[in-house]
Amino acid sequence: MTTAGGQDLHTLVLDTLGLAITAGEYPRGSVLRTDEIAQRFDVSRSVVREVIRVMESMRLVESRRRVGVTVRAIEEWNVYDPRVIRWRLAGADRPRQLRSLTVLRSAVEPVAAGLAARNATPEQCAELTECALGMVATSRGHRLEEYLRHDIAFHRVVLNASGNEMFARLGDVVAEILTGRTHHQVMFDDPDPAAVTLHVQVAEAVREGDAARAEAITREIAVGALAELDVLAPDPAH
Amino acid sequence: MTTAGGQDLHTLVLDTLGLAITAGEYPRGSVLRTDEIAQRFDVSRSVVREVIRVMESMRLVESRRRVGVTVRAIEEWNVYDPRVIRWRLAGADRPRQLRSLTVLRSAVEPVAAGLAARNATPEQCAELTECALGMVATSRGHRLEEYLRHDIAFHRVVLNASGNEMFARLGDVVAEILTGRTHHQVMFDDPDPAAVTLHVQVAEAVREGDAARAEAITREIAVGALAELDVLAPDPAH
DNA sequence: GGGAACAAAAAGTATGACGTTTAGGTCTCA
DNA sequence: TGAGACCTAAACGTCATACTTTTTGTTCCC
Repeated sequence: MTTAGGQDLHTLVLDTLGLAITAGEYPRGSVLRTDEIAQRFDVSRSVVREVIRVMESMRLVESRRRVGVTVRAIEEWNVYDPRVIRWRLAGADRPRQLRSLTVLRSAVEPVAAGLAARNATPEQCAELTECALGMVATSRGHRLEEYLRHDIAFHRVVLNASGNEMFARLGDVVAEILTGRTHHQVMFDDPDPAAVTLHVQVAEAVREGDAARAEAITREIAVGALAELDVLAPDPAH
Repeated sequence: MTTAGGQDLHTLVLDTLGLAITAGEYPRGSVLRTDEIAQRFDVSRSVVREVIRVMESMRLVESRRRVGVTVRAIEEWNVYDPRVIRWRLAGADRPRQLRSLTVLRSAVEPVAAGLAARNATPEQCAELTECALGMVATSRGHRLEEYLRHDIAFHRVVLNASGNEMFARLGDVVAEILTGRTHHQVMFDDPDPAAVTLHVQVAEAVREGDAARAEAITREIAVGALAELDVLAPDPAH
């Protein structure tokens, strides 16, 4: 059993159990007992109870008297919880999760870019241009890690500049996706030059306040990301 | 002080504190002490600790030794947590929250409708048509409550039929928004006939597998929702 | 066979003790 | 005077234990 490291006992137990549950190690309806968990991890019931309460708030499990802690159906999980996302991306569910999130991205980012074109501050425009230039500068010569950093920063700025807090909070999700793409997939060569150009153009459109163009070009980026995913991890539904 | 009702002590304390914090009653950086809370609610420290842990997992607060439990900046909150959404919709933050969520809807639902046209099962198509017909049937004669029920069901089916779990999980959010619109705004008259027609057309497009049309029409619905919001609660940023 | 009383199981709550971290004051020494 | 080492106390973190409450399954009686 892989045991996630943690600063304190609470985090340790939570990460281990969360990882196991999201990985499907305990199928829906499985029953855990607090005493058992306490024994297994050699921690007090207090710690276990707090962990259970948190997992309950993520809707991963449901605690009922006289029956124990039962694992909920996946449809009930709070799939937007950053921890749940992280666990699923780290486990067997990774491909499925990556697809869901990329589709979400493809819906959100174009709209966010359009809003950014309307709402971005001069500072944000400058930052965006800087990110785009950084991407250009590192797009050749196998500097994938540096490129990734600029890519993440770029999308984060767009989401923040949209002025919508729900969009802004997806910055971490996008970062996860991009990181995953760079690290978990075969990427011997440099990033797609067309994609780099599109990013530069989005920065332009935002700077010029051209919402329609910013949205349209971002939609192209999204389409590219989806296509890439289809090549590397075909949708099982088709 | 308004104190939310709860099945057990944990829920009671959590709801009360969560509501207070999201309402801005404790500004960023405020410090709570577990002992104080225990006294104030007359509950044991165990209960308070579990509540704190859950609020910590929502990133509403941060607990540090020798300091206490400090309220985080709003930018750090897990704004996708259903409880956080509910609290904010119930409190002073309502207008702002409603706008964020509606914008999110406007980004997500069109894409979801497009996917639904591709992935919906015959049962889901039937259900969708039924909802649309229900909306038509209750669109006149001040039957707002019935209309609302069908409206919610309609959007839920679309989100589910998209086959994307991230979209599906937004069903509750949409339900909240629609309910809020019906209950918290002046609605003497019947719903907009044009909107009703659009819903019928979306059902059609999905049934026929016409993804582009389903997406386009849903986008129209979204535009309408945003416009409505602009009239009733103008964006303070402009 | 059905329903009511009962017993046990497991979570929920309360309490007290101790460990651990750390902000913040104090003291020393250059 | 000021900078750094040291100490103290405050608040959370963890543990152990006892007790309460709810719920389920069983048994017993009609």
